[in-house]
Amino acid sequence: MSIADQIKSFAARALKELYGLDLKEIDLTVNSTKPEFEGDYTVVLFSLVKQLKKSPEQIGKELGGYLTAQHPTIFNAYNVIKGFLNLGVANQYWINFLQTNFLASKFGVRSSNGIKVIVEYSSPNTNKPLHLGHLRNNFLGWSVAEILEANGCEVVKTCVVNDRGIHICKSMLAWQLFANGATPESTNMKGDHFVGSYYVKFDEEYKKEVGDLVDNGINKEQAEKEAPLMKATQQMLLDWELGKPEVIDLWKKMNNWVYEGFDVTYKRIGSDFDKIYYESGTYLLGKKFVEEGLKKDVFFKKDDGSTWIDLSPDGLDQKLVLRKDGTSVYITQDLGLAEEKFKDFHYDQSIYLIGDEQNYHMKVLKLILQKLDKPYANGIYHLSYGMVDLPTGRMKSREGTVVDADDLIDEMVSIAAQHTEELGKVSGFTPEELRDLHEMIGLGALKFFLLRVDPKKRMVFNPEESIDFHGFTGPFVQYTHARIKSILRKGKAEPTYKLQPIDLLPGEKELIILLEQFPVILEQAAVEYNPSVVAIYAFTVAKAYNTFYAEHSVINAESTEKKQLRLQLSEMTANIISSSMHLLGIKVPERM
RNA sequence: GGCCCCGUAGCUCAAUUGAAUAGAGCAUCUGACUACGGAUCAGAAGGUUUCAGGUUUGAAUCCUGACGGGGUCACCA
Repeated sequence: MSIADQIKSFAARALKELYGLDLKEIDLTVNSTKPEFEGDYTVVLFSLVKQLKKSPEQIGKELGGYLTAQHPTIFNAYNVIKGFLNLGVANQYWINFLQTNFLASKFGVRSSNGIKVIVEYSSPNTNKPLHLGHLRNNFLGWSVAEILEANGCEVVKTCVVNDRGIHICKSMLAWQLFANGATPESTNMKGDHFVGSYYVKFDEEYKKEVGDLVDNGINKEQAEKEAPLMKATQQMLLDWELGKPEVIDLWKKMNNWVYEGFDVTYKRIGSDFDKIYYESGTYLLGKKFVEEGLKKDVFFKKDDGSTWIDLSPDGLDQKLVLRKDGTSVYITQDLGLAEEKFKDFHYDQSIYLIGDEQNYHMKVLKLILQKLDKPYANGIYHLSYGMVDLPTGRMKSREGTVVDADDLIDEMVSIAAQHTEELGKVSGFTPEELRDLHEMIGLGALKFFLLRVDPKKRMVFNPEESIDFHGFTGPFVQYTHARIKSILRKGKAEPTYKLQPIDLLPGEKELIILLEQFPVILEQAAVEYNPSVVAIYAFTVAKAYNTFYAEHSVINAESTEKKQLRLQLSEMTANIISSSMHLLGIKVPERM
């Protein structure tokens, strides 16, 4: 149990002993003590004043006195300031903690809790390459899965590939009309970029057609519908649904180009999936829900034959679930997919990593499944993340402001290479080792940048300024790890060395207190589905180590005792930095 | 327009979910390598938390209103 939790439970027990307060009624806040006050942890007393009808100072004195008397090996001092009881935790407690955990590579990781979670993330369209927004999604999804696993969940990672629909037909048609048989090989392009260029081409040509029609006096709305390219696209979608061989062949061919491109990117950024769903294989599954819903009177038919659900009692609108021609819409497909996933994995919880623009849609999805009494409905959780904006606002493909994922990664890696070369600390690296290191640092900077912000919030990326390598960044944490490893190459903590009671200096103690909090941080990150908690923590630990490092010598410590203590501290710090960064999908180097 | 979200230092982000003097990084300025890695450290400056009310011992946080920004209300996905 963490020291904070121990304090909470000791304090609760003490309050029962002293005042007969029921444990359940006690909702105590225990914080780290602010640096300007004496002590390590603080119990906030204000909430007790009413119940006990005593002044906070008096409660603090009685509680502090009781705790230090009852647990002299844990608490060695206390003081009361206003409504705060500041408790000093004994050095020996911290030293014991360090000694028992400094080599534990799995420190903080919990054993199985029997909860099965499926995390759907990434979920790209096959008509465009990945961009910066997809990167946020990928990094978040992977990291959340990892964090849940470290907290004892059994996690399945999935991806739903949006591989069919009108937008896919657009790039197919444009290729047919304008490519003259060009391929990714013949043009030396990455497959996803190649296909994406035809999607852009379609848009350009389509705009021209619409413009021409408007010039001929047709109103814009009609022109958009009547343009030959649009008509041809719709025909192609029909042909696809009918399974017309030449369309299917083209579709397979182009999608495979895209997958080849995606694979390269996924491999590079470390995204992986236990199961990939293809929309082409699942988009019809939702239809049987419609019958079921009608039977259960959850859905209703309108006169034109379309099927709807009325969610106005829940404060939402009426929502279409099946078109009058019997084809399904987006929400219907998602209903089917939810059931399919449940059949496949019998999850307790299903996390959808999807942008916040779909908040309404996901609310509807969950609500419909609840109304249909699906056993898995309550386990659905929309992990809604904010868009990555430019300083000028949203990225827009029309205006060509979309930040391409591959380009950005290349840029980050090349900046990393440049920095590494300038600093010149990596003599003896083979070319492969160097390349790996540049990837590690470049991607580390990028991932950390995207993960250090609360997922729910929109964030800003400025393409004019490259992502920093100093301060609150991935490379800073990686650097600290490399620095510690460098020290540990010069001296190793002896696992059997028994530390004697010694005083802890401020820099040492601060670091131990932080290290002790790792399990709490890990749990918080899981409860909130929030990797930024881990990122901020990793930075705080790295910063604390660097401060410690500047104040105290490890290798030339003033005594053997201190040297062992600091070696243990260094060892554990490196472990925790490495674990935290791993949870973010970021590797840490031995040297950089 | 209805519903939802957001507004914190010049910029990018925090604030243990209502607690002590609102914290970090970047940028700016000052200082620190013949001690273990300077991608570092120490320090300075930078705030009426958009505004106005309210609740509370206590509000960036909760409530009401205003202003500003975004999302969504498709037989698109």
